[in-house]
Amino acid sequence: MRDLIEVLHPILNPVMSDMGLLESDWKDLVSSSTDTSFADVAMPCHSLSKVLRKSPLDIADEVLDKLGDSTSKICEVTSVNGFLNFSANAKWLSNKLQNSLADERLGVSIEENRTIVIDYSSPNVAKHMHVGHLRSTVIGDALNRMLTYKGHKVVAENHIGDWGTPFGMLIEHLIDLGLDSNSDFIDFNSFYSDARLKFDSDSEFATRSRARVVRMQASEPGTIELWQMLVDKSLIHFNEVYQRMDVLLTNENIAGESKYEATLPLIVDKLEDAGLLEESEGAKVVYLDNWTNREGEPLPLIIQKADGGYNYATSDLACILDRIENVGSREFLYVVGAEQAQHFAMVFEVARKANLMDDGVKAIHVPFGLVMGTDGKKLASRTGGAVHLNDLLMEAVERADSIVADKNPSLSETDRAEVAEMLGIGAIKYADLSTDRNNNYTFEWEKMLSFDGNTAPYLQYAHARICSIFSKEGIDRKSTRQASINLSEDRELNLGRALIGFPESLDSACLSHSPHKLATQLHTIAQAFASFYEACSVLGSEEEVRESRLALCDLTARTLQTGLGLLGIASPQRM
RNA sequence: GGGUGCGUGGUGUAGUCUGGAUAUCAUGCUGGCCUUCUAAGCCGGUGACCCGGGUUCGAAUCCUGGCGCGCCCA
Repeated sequence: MRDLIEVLHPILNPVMSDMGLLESDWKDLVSSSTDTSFADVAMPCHSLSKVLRKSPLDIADEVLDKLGDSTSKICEVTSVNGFLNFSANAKWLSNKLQNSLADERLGVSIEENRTIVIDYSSPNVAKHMHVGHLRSTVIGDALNRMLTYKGHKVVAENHIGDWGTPFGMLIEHLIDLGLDSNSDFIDFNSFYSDARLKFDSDSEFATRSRARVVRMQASEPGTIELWQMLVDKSLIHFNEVYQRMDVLLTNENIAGESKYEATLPLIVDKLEDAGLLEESEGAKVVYLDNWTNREGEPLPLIIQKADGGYNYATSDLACILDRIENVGSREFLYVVGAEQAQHFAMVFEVARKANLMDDGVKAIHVPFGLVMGTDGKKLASRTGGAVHLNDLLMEAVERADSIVADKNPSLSETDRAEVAEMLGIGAIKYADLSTDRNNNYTFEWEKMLSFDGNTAPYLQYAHARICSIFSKEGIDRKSTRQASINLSEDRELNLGRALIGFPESLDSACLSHSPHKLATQLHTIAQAFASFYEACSVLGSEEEVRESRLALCDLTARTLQTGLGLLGIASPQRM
């Protein structure tokens, strides 16, 4: 209801100053009503009591009196218990919706363009993507879509794990298997763990592996070729998952650790120059105030290990430098689990101290909680291992398929497959995006695929119902865009209010990097629609009402489709 | 031990940044509603702010001290 607040400010201004109040006294008091049954916008007058030395009730009455009929075209105003209550009237709401109806962007404004880097997904080479990558990928992708829609240049970076000591053993293992000439038969199910097992039990293999790391770091062509083979094979796998998952990431977004490898010595130099580096047990580290370890000793951020190898922190710093100097961005979002909070806090602090970024640069860790199993522990497969993302996605689609087959047998095989894809993937994503990302959440098939409740299928169903209204009589959706909307029934007004909240919810979701704020609003809209749909006949109404309601339906469907789309979720026409 | 996040009806959640009225929504349970646009739905009932102190006219929200759970600490 920020639009209503905005139009009320200039109207209230002369009245309040007439009463001897400064803008700072009252402006922030005008806010969305906490209880929508009272009003859309409210102003509690209690705090003004001290300034004016009158009771809140008298103040509210006086303001009401002075407002006179100045708000009559906008809202009804009442004075209750020291609150001024403003309820938007039907005409004002209708006009607002009319504007949205004619707007391709549904009333969503475009912000001044910023270049925003979003770091998300980050799977490891030579391993299957697993459930541990789910949240980062889903949340990061939603933020990507949302911020892009707001007019920003979003640079998505997928920091795959493609470098470091494990690659020595992985390459040697590749050779041992005789797959160094043909990587088609690499099986990521066991590849990494087999290599690890051999490394731990076979000292000859371990020696070879260590030597291989050195050759890799020296960019020996033959070794790099084998390394590239593993990377390429992995990219095929990642892309397959991304495609199934319907996320935006492609090879264009790959920014593996190897990309920053060459600049790591430069980072060491810069930290040295800044006088931050110290020696500890042979390693080069930076000590920071306010961070201590278990024993209460200062906690270092390790930049270069005693053996000359580098840590994550170092490539994170190199990456920051790259973004400032090459990408040209001053806003970074790291969509990474909450367990990394301390790591990022330390890295950002060092980056600031070393002047890699100034205080104006926004480096923001966007943390999220764990995916839990129904046993209350971190989600794992039957054998205790990580659940493969591909398996999870396929199971979602299979389950959706059998539900759709059950509920709507009239759908053709191909239509059903398409719908099942949208429902299954949507269900997984929405379950993740519909609650505050800081919370852990429990992965429950029945719940996320249910048509009851705050779920993707419920929202998709609302969309599909609207589409069927139009297809029933072959009405062109676009034909409604010039219609005039006149709300009168309570449920129409409710739906109207919900729709008006869409741009605001998107903005607030973007600001706090919390997709659930958008999801919550979409659910409110879907609910308001279902209620409207039950009580207000669309096709069966008289000419003018019918036109207005068709327009309302079209706007609702477009808002749901757009909103779900910003969350990375598809909206089927029928289901 | 230190750090960090979380704690709201039986269950899951919104609201906490920026204090405001009778605390949101869903699910569950329960009672109604289909010869009419998809009942995969709608309408009603039921039921909650972890505990103690403080600040305030007013605290789920801010401060402070506990308790419980998760995560992190070469």
